[in-house]
Amino acid sequence: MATRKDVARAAGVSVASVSRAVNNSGYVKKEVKEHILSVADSLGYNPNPIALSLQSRRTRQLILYLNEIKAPYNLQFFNGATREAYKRGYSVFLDVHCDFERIKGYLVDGVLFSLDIVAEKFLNSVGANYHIPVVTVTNDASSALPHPVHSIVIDNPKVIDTAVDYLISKGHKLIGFILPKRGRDAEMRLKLFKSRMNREFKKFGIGLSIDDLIICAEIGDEESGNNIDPPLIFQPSDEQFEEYSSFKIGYRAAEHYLDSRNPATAFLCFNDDIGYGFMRGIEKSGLCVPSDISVMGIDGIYLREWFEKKLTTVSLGAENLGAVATGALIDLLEGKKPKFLIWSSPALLEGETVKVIQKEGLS
Amino acid sequence: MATRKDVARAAGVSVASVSRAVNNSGYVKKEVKEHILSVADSLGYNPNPIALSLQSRRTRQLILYLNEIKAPYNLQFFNGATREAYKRGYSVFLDVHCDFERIKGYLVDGVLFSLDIVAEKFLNSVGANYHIPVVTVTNDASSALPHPVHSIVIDNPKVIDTAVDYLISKGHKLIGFILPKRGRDAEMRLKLFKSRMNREFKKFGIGLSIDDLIICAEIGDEESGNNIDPPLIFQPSDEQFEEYSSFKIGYRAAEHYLDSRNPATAFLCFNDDIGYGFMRGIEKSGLCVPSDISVMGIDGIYLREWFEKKLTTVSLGAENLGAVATGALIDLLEGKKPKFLIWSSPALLEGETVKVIQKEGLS
DNA sequence: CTGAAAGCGCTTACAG
DNA sequence: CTGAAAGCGCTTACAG
Repeated sequence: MATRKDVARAAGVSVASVSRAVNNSGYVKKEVKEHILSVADSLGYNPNPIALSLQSRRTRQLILYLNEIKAPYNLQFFNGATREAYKRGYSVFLDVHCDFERIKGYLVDGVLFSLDIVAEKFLNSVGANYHIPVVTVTNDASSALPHPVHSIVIDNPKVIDTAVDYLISKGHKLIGFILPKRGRDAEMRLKLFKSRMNREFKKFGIGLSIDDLIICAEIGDEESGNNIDPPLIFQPSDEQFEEYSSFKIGYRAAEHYLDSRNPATAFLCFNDDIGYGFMRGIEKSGLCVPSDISVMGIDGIYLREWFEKKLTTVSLGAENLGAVATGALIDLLEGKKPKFLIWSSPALLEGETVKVIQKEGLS
Repeated sequence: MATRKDVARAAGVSVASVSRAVNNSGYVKKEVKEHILSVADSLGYNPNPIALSLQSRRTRQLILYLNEIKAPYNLQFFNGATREAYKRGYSVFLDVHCDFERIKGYLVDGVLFSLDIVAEKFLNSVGANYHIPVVTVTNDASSALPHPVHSIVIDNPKVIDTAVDYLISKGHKLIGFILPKRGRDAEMRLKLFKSRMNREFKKFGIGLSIDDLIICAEIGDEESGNNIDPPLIFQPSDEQFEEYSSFKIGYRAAEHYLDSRNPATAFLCFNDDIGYGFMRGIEKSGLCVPSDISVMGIDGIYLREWFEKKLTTVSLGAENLGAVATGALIDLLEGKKPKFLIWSSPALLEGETVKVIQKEGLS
């Protein structure tokens, strides 16, 4: 590889002039510049990006920590992040190992999280003493991260309302909620759901407790006593949980449902993965979605297009969210003030999994 | 950020000693070393990875060029690549934009391709004058890349034989093949399939031409005259092809099938994505897989677990393949001789999409 | 307009 | 065992 020294020698000028010619900066006589450039070209010279980085103290590389890449939502987030980074001359690289200690050796200018539990884990460990700009997406505006970081808040009240509004507009009153057993995010959405449904139950004069319509599931909760909690963040060593996914939680939820007398006519699921898992479990028993039970998700995963039945869902626009988070981080790095704070564009995507109920058909 | 100079000053030693202490190299008196390390620690000192890279002239970063990340096969390949890289202290970052010119500014030691058409495009453009170690996976041992690179060859004859053996063992004789209209890889598999089936047809005494059992499809081939070929490699600007996928090719193939009098009892599909797209299209018409028609894929994508019906397929072990390719590239970078040349471990994965045919039921 | 020099943060022979 | 010096490949004031 030719260096600027080789070019300088071959062109009979100083290295400083080569720099100026190549960077199109400062003064250098037109003819000299052209000569330098042609020499550089004939030598196949490329400025060494590492040296440039050392000089400028930035690499234009970002890291996105993700707990699970096969989750469609995460993949879409990454896709959006990549796209925005590309536009602005950055690269984002993905880390699913979440071995945070390694960041000290990484050539990155900033850190992205798509989930605040991962961000929190980082900030409570390595991030406590290793300071680097961080942007995270959070489900909860009130969640207090250990260090002040720029966060983009998903407007969950609006998400829940959008979903419930839709189900009600289709005649559903007994609406259930399916969520994983653990996770602050899940609890937060559940809380919003319950407070909304309490109001509806009063309005409709329904005497049931909302709690009777909730299904909480977790992988491995079938063998009582043998309740292993899968880690929320996977390490490469977590071999036994390699196939862990929300999908399986949904499947398990269907088993709970079939064992119960849950009177819901429709279920809102914590996310689409759970929704599809639930549908799989339901249909295995011979029941049919939506004729026997309606299902709705949250996220808007791209796999909807691949499955045999499109899930009705509230899209969070994961790709755009990834792009916006990345844009905010780059703004931060470049000294601009990031624009977005609240991510408030849940969009209802109609599918084939919600039945229209006749008003008089309700008990 | 503290630098080694700060540490040297605070510890009252030279920068050289700090280096030796931190790197555990060369001689430095035990007490001095401990003192230096404790000072470094209290200052929160971390060696600057960019400076280290400039010194060592390597970044331990690899790039994987992929034409489409949402394709499950690619995602699995990436996953495996990441895992192997992690083990060996490298990172691999993903580039789906394939804007090869940018590589000159990237901080990478080597390049990975999961597909030789992408590798070829690289080697014919930027890669022609920009020399950097390259490893690619190829479907064709005889494919001559413009520059000698280390390639890992998928044993396609064995893949095709494994699939055909299986279908024949289930009583199928009239076996068709579904492939995209374009692509050297597809043609190569088709050729292998045809030569194998020709032998079988002779053995069975079947007088048909194999060609009558082949379905070639492409997105957009429904409106005759309006035949836009989607690019094989997507650029960020290819907005109209954003949702392009093999899946849709399979769907289109089903439409062709339904319009035809194709006598096949089973189809081997170029890959699983096409297989699932084909099933979707078939089932939409009211036909049923496998009772009306059997379908088999190639790849072994992880989404098999998510779909309502598990596709019978020949797994290529994409994750392991990604790991092996990455291992080979790292070997190359570290001056070791890479081990693997032929990737020859297709594994039959039984699913629910191939029917067992009675021998007497055949025409 | 151009070049010599100092510097980005680190390493590693080379003297001592 | 330790430090001064040169070097990795580049940039950028500072003189001229």
